[in-house]
Amino acid sequence: MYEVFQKYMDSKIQLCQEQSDWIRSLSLVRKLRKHQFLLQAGDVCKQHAFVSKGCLRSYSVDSDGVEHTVKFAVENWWIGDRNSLMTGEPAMLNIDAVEDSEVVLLSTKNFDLICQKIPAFNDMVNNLLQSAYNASQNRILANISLSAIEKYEHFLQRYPDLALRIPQGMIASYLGMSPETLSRVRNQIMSR
Amino acid sequence: MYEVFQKYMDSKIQLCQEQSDWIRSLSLVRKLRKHQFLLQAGDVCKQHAFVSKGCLRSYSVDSDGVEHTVKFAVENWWIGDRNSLMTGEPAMLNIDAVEDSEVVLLSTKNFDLICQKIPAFNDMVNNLLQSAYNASQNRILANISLSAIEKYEHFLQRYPDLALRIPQGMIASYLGMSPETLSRVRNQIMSR
DNA sequence: CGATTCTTTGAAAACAGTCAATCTGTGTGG
DNA sequence: CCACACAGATTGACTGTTTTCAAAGAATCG
Repeated sequence: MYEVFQKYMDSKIQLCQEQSDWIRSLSLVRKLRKHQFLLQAGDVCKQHAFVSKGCLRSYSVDSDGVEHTVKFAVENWWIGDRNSLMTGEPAMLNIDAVEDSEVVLLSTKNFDLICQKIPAFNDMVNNLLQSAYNASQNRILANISLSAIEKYEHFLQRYPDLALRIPQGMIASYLGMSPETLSRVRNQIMSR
Repeated sequence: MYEVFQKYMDSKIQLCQEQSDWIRSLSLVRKLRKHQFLLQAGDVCKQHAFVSKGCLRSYSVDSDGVEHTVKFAVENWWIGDRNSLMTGEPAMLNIDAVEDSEVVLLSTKNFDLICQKIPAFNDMVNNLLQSAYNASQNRILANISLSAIEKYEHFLQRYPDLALRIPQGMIASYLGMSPETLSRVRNQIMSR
């Protein structure tokens, strides 16, 4: 399933054969079973993961054992604990597979190396970061300004595909509400 | 007050005199009175602003006329509507001065030019973006997992300085609660 | 000082969370 | 292939938190 990553790269930047091969040689493809961890809180996150198939999520677990979903990543998304990646400190997030999945892994070292050697790759990464930051700001705005029902509608609008493949409980934890509240919100939307 | 910006740059990257002078020649210093707009929703955001003195905020106004604060920026922070900057579309955010302030402005065009000509500057910008993104993720986590009182304590811990200089109502709108709730939360914290 | 804006406080209403029970669908092992 | 167990989703009753509205009390600015 490396082809998915290949295709993704080709759609974003122009690479000569040599560069493509080089990146491929630094990459690692890994299959993940549903529920399998890619990263556990406490460990240091040492790789960037590109999702070529399936769906992963990152989340933290609070002192009451409740999970709070920070992010979902389906095909063609990147995921990792950027805090841990950047600082080298233990991750506070868990990352696991929502479905049977497949990822392309690049170690921090190799990732940075590629950024350094291939400016186009570096630009791509920074564009991604830019977009991710914008999306993040939008999510914050939604979080501080919308009611439960509006949050869910906003989510549906933004990620109609995710709503279909991700268990409701996880969506609730992403939106910052209890599973029961989300259930009632959906009910409310249906009956009108 | 350009010196503040100069000092900031010197602390982050190494520039030769020529480069420093060049950047200065592309910069614009502007004073802002309290409440004065730097950007109004509907206009296109065409400049990056570095705060050399005072405090600005970005916020959106919802259909009920309620303000929701996306970000505060005090000395040595950057602010702008990145969405509008990137796409060239009209801004959805307002940016105005919380106190009498002073900013160093760089037009998108010049900013991009500097990024292009001075790799160190580009790296600095990307590091900033990285940090901003991380902070943003942390804020989201706080938003979806904490109660009103915990959110305020979290804010105090993170930005003890801001709590002192920014009106409570604005902090409430940043935290996603009503001014009344914040007032009661503070009361609760005092009395223990 | 007087006017305006910001903050506090109180009471009632709306909203979301919790707990417990039931329902649904899925997958497993007999 | 069925029966059962299990996890996820729904529902109801209740509790607790947050919002809303209104009024009074500070603080700030001209």
